[in-house]
Amino acid sequence: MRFSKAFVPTLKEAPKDAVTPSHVLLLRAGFARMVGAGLYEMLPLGLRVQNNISNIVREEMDATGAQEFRMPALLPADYFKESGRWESFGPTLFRMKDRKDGDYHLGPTHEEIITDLARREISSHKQLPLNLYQIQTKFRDEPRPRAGLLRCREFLMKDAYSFDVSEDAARESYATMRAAYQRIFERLGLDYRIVRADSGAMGGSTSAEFQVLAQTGEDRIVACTQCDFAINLEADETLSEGKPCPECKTPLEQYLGIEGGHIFILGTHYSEKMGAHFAGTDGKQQPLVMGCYGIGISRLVAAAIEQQHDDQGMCWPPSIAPYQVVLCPIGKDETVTAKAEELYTQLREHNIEVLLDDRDTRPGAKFKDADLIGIPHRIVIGAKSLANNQVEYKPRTASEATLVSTSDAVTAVLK
RNA sequence: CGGGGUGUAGCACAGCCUGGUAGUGCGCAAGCUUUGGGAGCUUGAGGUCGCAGGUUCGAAUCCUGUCGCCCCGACCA
Repeated sequence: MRFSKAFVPTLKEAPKDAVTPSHVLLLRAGFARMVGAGLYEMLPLGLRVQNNISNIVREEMDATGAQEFRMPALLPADYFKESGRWESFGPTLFRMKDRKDGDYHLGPTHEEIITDLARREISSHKQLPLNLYQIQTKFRDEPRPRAGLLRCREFLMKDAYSFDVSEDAARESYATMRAAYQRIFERLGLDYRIVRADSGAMGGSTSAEFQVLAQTGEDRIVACTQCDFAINLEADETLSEGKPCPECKTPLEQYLGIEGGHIFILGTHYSEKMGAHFAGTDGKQQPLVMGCYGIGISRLVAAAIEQQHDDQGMCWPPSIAPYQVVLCPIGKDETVTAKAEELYTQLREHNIEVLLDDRDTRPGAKFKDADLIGIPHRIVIGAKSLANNQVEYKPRTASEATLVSTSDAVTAVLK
């Protein structure tokens, strides 16, 4: 992509309403704009990151045998009325009427809808286990949307639902999802902890949160530095920083986290309430045993920024960066322009996503924007070094650039 | 939903107390000069001062109401 043609409206000053680092940077770097409280436009760079996250999630879900599908976001009220959540969800549910005065709502989560699908379509143990997932916009009329993309009223979520013949089988499905989530969060390049949590209103028996560690996290968690133990302090208020780990006695450390994912075994809560049964090997009807697994995709865009930024801007992990490399030709020297175009072509031939800063602007502005946007690799092409057949290479998080020969520029990025 | 803020150009703000022609910086456009960490000068475009009432000869400014947005708290599968 040529920067001169890209819609990347960067700002020197942050709009005053933005306070949280990710919110400020999303606006300043031209990744997102606000439409209303908890409602954002994802501009091209923001959407590229969000799509990168979605794709990693999709690949790892598919690898477990889960299948992508899609439920409507606009839903008749019948299903939530049947489960009781039409009442219990309260004002958080976006409600509306259709032209025939029927009750409808926008989907905040889809347990009821998929349980209805399951009771219609699953009749035998031979169809199990089954795991279906979707990546879809969810709607919740939060009492207080806040911090940009961290808590929105409309947000992108991956939600998966598993169906099994028994509690034991459900635990296996849960373990599979847990392992898949670990691969997902590893690939996203985020520092995270798997945390025991209060299973809350879902009524589940087993659950874990995937917490992205960040200074601005809303959740207080303590974790062991030696073993895997970690817990949300919401779930156990007797623990705190410095107390011995319940499993290995090492002093616990406290972190702040942003909930990026949550996995549950639901059991037969919804299947019993809604009559989702199947015939077991003995021919007798029994309720499906369910699990559900969420990842807040749009929230992870913000969480990644919260965790990985500095005073100059974003610092994207390469796996989700909007572009891998930014090329900054300096000055109008023809050899510089020609070399920049050559590298631009070369990098793209290696399937590397490149942003060529071909704008007619001073070097300082290019560097500031490159840092702000957080592209992992920067190559500066200047007349002086080019005379020695060299360009400057600098990873976003490095303090100094190094000179590399023009022929090594592509490999510097690749490694 | 309680508490606290805040709405004036795309962004950040001043003006309001003490009513009298709508201001500044950044950004944007054009021109000249510049060119390695957000350049300088000149000229220019851009506003129903959140909205609705009221007071007044006259309201961004005073009064009443209302809406939006932000922060803290409560809430948050």
